[in-house]
Amino acid sequence: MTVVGRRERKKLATRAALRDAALRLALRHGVEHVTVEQIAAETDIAVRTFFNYFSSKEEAMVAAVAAEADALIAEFRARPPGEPVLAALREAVACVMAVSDTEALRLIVRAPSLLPQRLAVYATREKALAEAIADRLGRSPDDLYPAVCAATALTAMRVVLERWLDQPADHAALREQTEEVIGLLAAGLERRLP
Amino acid sequence: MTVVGRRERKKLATRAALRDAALRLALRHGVEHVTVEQIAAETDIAVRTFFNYFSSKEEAMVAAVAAEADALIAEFRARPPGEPVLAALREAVACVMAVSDTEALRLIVRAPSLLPQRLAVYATREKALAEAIADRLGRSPDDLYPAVCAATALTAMRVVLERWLDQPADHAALREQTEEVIGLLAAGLERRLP
DNA sequence: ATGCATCGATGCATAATGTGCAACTTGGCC
DNA sequence: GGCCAAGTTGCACATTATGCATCGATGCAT
Repeated sequence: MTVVGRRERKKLATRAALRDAALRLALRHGVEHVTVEQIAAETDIAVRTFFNYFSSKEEAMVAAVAAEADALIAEFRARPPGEPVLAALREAVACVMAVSDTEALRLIVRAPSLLPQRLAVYATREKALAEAIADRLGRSPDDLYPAVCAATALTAMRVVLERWLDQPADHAALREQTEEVIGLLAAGLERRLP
Repeated sequence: MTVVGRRERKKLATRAALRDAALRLALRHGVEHVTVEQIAAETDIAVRTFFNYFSSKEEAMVAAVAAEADALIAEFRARPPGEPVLAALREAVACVMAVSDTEALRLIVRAPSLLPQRLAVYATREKALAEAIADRLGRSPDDLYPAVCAATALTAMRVVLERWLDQPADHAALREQTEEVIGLLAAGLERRLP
């Protein structure tokens, strides 16, 4: 797990620095007005090198979201094996969001130009989550159930997150709404209690 | 509903011609190797005019799925009012997919570079579907339930579609898998029958 | 430590993407 | 016909993105 050599540590650091610089500039000037040249200059890195780390400005900006998604999956895998899938997901979400930078997240989620890349991030993590779910259930990752479960649960939590970010930050409310939606998925959309 | 003047008819025609040309060239040379210049030339339209219709090459290529998504929502709204939401969605999907161009769809879905834009299309249609669901249920479009229902159902059908496109085209199988997934959402992910 | 092999950083060239702007053309309407 | 609105086009320009060659830093075996 630990990074071994100086080389890899530097790479990680450079990547993080570029991501942070991108977010910092976006917060200051607005997502639309940040250029790769600015990000590279802020990090004191050649523009060409930026593109060795990220294939676009958008990818750098949603890297924070990608990291959170990875953390979510790691948390999910760390949950006790006996726990039901949706309960484990609920707890993993709560755990990750507790340490999330709401300001940056709101910036990313609200920027229309970042929507495609952000959704692409979720979609790629969807596969990893499906595998984790399959592992937990002792099923094949090629089964339909883990794939649908992963995709719909991630989507449901995305919807909750987007709505929550439109309100003043209140982590108790987020927890509550997450539980509500997970409950909805667990019990079935047909019996619409809420 | 009908297009009134020659102006609007021409605009519609130009848009369709650009979209078709983009897909035709993508089928012939591969998505990655098509340029806006080629698409414009194929349609005998100035490059600048292309950007009056689509903000990117990717947007033109996924315009076909955007049209299908619009058709899906129209079908959903046309279903009998008494029908349950998920049943109406299932039927709407079957109806739209029956007339779908599988070859083009497979091309679009399999192209990694089109993933972000394609997902963005689904996300924008998600809102429209949520409104349609809210209308059907006599609820507010701001409620959580219609939003989650629209988002998760669309996502589930995306997963089914993506998996189905990896197999030889068999519309009976698509119908079957759609029913299975809709049933899963309706009954709840917790009781995992399949 | 020293030399070597590998990997990353960088500059350069170049293709391609997008957008603002102004001139020109066409369609709709009286 | 003739006017006004809307669409098309060319041009200039900033930006994005990638291939390629080179240089320097790192890691490793001896």
